[in-house]
Order: sequence, then structure tokens, then C-alpha cells
Amino acid sequence: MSGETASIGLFKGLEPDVAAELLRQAQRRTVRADEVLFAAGQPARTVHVLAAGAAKLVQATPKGARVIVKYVRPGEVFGSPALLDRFYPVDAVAVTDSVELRWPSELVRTFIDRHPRVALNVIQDLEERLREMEGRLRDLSNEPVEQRLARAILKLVETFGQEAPEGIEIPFAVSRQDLADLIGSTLPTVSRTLRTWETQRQIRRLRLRLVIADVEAVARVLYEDGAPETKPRRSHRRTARR
Amino acid sequence: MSGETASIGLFKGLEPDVAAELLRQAQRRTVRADEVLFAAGQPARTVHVLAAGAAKLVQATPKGARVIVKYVRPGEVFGSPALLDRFYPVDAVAVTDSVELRWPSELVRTFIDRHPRVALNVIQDLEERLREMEGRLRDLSNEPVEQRLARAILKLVETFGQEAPEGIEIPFAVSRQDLADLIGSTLPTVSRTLRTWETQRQIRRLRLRLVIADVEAVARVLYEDGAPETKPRRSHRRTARR
DNA sequence: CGCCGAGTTGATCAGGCTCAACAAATGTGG
DNA sequence: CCACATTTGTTGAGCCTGATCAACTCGGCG
Repeated sequence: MSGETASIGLFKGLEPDVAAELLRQAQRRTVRADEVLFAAGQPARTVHVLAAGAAKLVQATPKGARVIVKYVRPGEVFGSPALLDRFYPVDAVAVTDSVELRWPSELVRTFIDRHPRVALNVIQDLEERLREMEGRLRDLSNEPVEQRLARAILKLVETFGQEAPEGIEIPFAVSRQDLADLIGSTLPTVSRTLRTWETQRQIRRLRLRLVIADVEAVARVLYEDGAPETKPRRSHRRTARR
Repeated sequence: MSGETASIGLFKGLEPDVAAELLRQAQRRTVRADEVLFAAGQPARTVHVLAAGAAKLVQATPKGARVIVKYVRPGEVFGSPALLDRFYPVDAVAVTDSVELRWPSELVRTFIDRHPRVALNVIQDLEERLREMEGRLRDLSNEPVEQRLARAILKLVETFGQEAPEGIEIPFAVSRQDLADLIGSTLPTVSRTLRTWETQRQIRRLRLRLVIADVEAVARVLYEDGAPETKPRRSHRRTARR
């Protein structure tokens, strides 16, 4: 259990006994893949930390499109809008069997009063997320699908990647649609791009469970770019009818 | 001066004398339009609050593209990475003559220890920004240029808009390029879109200083959309050589 | 008055979205 | 254990949005 707390950012810099107390007050909840941890629009009454497993934060637009805002890894805080008594802005869904810790928001606030370090830890997580979002915004504005896809996969690899016989494996289901929602593209385009990587480059293989054989080859996509001279790209759009 | 502090989120919920103390310890700095408040890559040693004026946070990509991450309005915290002794991830540039307050990061941290409410106020600002970024990510993934532009302008209007004889005015220079960098598009496309609005719709007029005659007409762009049936859009890209 | 930055406008064209039909893999019930 | 339904992924064809390139206009300004 202490091993578990070691990696939780929220506890960083706390006296061991203080961390233990905070942990004691947590509600522990075990969930299975695809279970919903909280839903967008609900009043946010608890602050969450993922103790084990993985989860995704998803925003569904009114018109049916989905955006995966983030994959949450163990140790990360999520649902922090609760601190301000807001509503959850996204759905949180477990992607593997997972364990989460929850604290009622008032409890966290009073805890912060006694141990402001906890607030700083929350700030750190938020800053990190903000940086990540800034990066994604930048990529979405300037990079073509192929590079965005490479980046997304590399990020998954370094966050969740596990050694496997055939390469690095992402230890939970990631569909083509998920990847598309992650990079602002579409399922067919993602499918085609992955197939290209499979055949042309010595990169490898796929099947609802992602396995990346040659991580460096994927990383190379970001630099090579096919052409000697590179330059920013911009987006196109189109309109459509249902 | 007390009037000035009233609108500063960082001071919210503090005893008046505590807020006064914090304010007293601030370094006050007056800058003129286009002056750089801090630059990306610099070690972040001070936390900033905009007291008056307006500023933009800009990220320049290695390849020359720019992204405007945010327009900062009076009362908002920026440069908060300083709390964690990081590097500023963006350039902060004044867009009008402005006044900023600065605190060395250690000072803020010790202040937080005594008055954790300050940390909560920072968290609130960060949460808000995160929500905003999530929204932009969603739009960039699913909406065509025209709607993104409408949204960006509406946001500017409600954040900075001032009554003017010919409509609502944005009280600082916003170039076509700025708008493009804000919505992930290009100068020519923004120019064309605005011209269309000027002629076809009864929306009005432009000139390095943005003046929106009919705000509601712009808002209508988000709904009408031209076609009766709507549906998510997706992006296109292209490659290019310098 | 010529230069310079900002904006306009036209022509071109391709990235990647949309539509759609099919294949593969998984699940379900009988 | 097989037939069918469902979910997920593949692949082809067409075509639209918006990026790119480029020439030109307009206001300021030194």
C-alpha cells in the first residue's frame, strides 16, 4: 500500500503520516474496463486519483463527435473541478480494470487548509495538463494527420507502454476510433495511415490492442516527414449532412 | 487601488488586510503595447497577474507557425509555472499599454503556506483555462473555419468588448494573422471569411482594430451553419515546401 | 515619395473527410 | 458447436474545404 502511494503526485512532499491519513480518508473503488467513473454534467463532488489501471477523459459534442481529452495514468489527479464545486466537464471511463481513490471535495479543501502542499501538488498536475493541451492545440493547428498520429502513439507508449514479445504494447483496448478522437481525425484515415506504416515502414502491428514493434521508426515520422524541406501545415475542413 | 484588487481572482476570499499585504509585496510594472512580459524558455521566477490592459500568450513553433494560446484579461493569473520552478512555456506580450503585478515564486509559495486560499484561487484560474483549452481542442477537431472564427471573435467580444459608436470594439490591435493563429487557420482564409461576413451578412466591419457591429449575427453563424442538417466536420491537411 | 507592414483577392490543388460496401473478429443464443 | 448479429477495421471513389503561392492595393511613416 505504501508502494502504491509512492507514485501518487498528490502525496508528494507530505510527511509520511500525513499522507497516510489522507490515504485513510479516501474512498477506494475498484472498477472494471468500460465502467464510468463519473459523467460529464454531473455535479462534481469528489476529487479523484487513479491508483491503478488507466482511464480516459472523453468529451462528447452535441453533434455526435467525440474528443478524447486525456488518458489518465496511475497517480494522476482527475475530477479536480470538484474543488470548486463545478460540474464535471468530461466523462471519465476506465479502459482497464482500475482502482481509484476518491475524496469528497470539502474534505480535500479542509485538508489543503492544514497542508497547503497538497494544493501545490494539484497545481502541478493542472499545469502539466495545461502544457499537454497547449501542445495538442499546436499540433492540431499545424501538423498533418500522420504526425499527430505518431505523436499520440508515442505518448501512449511512454505513458502506458509495456514490454511484450513483439514490441511495446499498450495494455488496454485502443480502437481506431479512439485514436481518431485523440488526434481530431477519422477512423478510415487512421486505419489507412496505420496500414501504410505496417507495410512500407518496418513499423508494426495492430489489432484492437496496439503493439508497436519499432518505436523509433514511429518517432522518425516526426522528423523525416518524407520531404527534405518542411514547413507548417494548416487544416482543411468540410461541411456535411447527416 | 482597492478597486483594482476587487477584480483580481487571486485575492478572492482573502481578508482585506491579507489581500493588502499580498498587494504590497507585488512588484508593479507598467508596460506598453507589444512589450514582452516574459519569453518562452526563460526560467519562470515570478508569478504574474494582469492588473490592467491586455496581453496574449503566444507559442512559436520551431517551424515558424504561431499559436495564440490565450488572451489574458485583467485579474487573471499567468506565468504560474513559476510556482513549480519551471520554464515559461509561452511568450507573454502586452497588446495594449498594461500594468502587471509580479511576485517572486518563493514569496507566493510561502504566502500559500499561510493562506491556502490563494492556492485555491490559482487552481480556479487553471481549471478555467483548462476548460477553455478543452473547448478549443474540440472546436479545432470538429468545426470548420467559419465557426471557429465566430467563436473566437465572440470570446474576444465578451472578454474585452467595449461599446463604440459603430458597434462593439476590441480595444487593441488584432491582425488577421492573430485571428488565424487563434483558430488554427491562415491569414488569407480569415480575410476572406471576414469579407464575406461584411458583404453578405449584415455583420460589420474591420480594420486592424476589430469592430463588430452586429454581435448576434456573428453568434448566428454557430447555429445557422447554412444548411438545415448539421454534423461534425473533420480536418484536412496538406504538405508544402518552403 | 518610396518603403513597409497589413490586408485583399485570384488561381491552383491536395489532404483527408465523406460515403459506402465489404471483411474480420467477437459475442449470443439455441 | 454453428448461424446470426454486432462491433471493429479495411478499402475504394469522389470531391470539398481551405492551404499555398503570388501579385497587388492601401495606409502610414520616416
